[in-house]
Amino acid sequence: MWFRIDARSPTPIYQQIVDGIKEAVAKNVLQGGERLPSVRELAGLMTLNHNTVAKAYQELERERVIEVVRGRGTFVAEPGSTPDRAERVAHMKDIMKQLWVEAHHLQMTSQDLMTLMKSAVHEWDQERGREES
Amino acid sequence: MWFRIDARSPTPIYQQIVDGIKEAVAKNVLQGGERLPSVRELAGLMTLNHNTVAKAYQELERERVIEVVRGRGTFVAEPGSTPDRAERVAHMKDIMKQLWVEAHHLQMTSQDLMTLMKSAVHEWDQERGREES
DNA sequence: CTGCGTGTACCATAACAAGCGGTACACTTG
DNA sequence: CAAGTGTACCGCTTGTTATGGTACACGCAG
Repeated sequence: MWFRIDARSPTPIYQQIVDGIKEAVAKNVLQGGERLPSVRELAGLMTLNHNTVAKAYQELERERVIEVVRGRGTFVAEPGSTPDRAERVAHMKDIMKQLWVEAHHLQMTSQDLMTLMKSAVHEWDQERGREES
Repeated sequence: MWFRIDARSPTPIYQQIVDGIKEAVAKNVLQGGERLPSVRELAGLMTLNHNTVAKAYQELERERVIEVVRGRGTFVAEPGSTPDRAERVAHMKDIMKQLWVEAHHLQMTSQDLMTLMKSAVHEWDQERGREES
C-alpha cells in the first residue's frame, strides 16, 4: 500500500488515509485516472471499517483529489484548479507560522528553519522525480 | 490580551491558549520571567472555565515554555535546552511534508513553496524585532 | 497564626467526534 | 439477472473537550 495506518496515533484514521493518498498523488506514486481500491476492499486490506474508508474518500473528493462514480469506483483526479485556493494558501501560512514559533522555542534561528525546510523539500523532490511517468 | 479565542474553531480552546502564548513568547511580546495571569484570572477575562486554562498551562509547562510555582503564580521560562528536542524537530519535518504535499495539490512548485515561506518568515522576523528589549 | 491567592486534583455532567458492526438502497457493469 | 460500486442510515462504545463545582496544599503579606 502507499501509506501506513497507526491506530495509536492521535490523528484520526480517516485523516491518515486522506494524508497518505494525497502524499502518494503528490509524489506521482498515484497518477491521474488511476483506480483506487473500493471502500470495502481497502477496509479489508487494512482491517478497518468501510465507513471509515468512505469518510476518507468523501473528504478526498471534496478536495478534488479523487473523483467518484457511483457503481464504477473511485479514481485519481486529473490536476485542475481548486475553487478555494485562497483559503488553502492562507491555511498553509498559518501552519508556517506554527513552524516559525516552534523553531524559535527550539533555539533555532529563522535561517536554521529555512535551511531545514530546503533540505527536506529537496529530499521529497527527488522521491517525486523517481516516479516520473 | 496577546491572543484571541475562537470558540467556533475546530481546534480546542486550551490548544488555542497554548499556541497564542507560545507565539507571544516567540515574538518577544512576553519575555522571560514575566508573570502570567492566574488560571482563574485568565478564565474570567476570556469567560472560560479555570480547568480549561489550567490544562493549557500544564501543557505549556510540559513544553518548558512557562514555569509554575505553587502559591506564587506562573512565569515565562528563560530560554533553555528542551529534553525532547529530536522528537520535536522530527515533528516539524512531518508538518513540512504536509506543506509540500498541499503545495503540489495547489499546482505550486517547490520553488513557489520556498518563496512563500521565505516572505512569511521575513514578515514575522520584523514583528519580532520591533519587540526587542 | 490568619486570610488570601496561587496551582492542582478531584467529581459529575453534557456535547461531540471517531470508529465499529450491521443493514439497506441506487447505481453500473458483465 | 448477479455482483460490485458508493452511499446512507442505525445503534453502540470510547475518548476528548468543556463546563460547573468543591476541596486541598502551598507561599506570602497582614
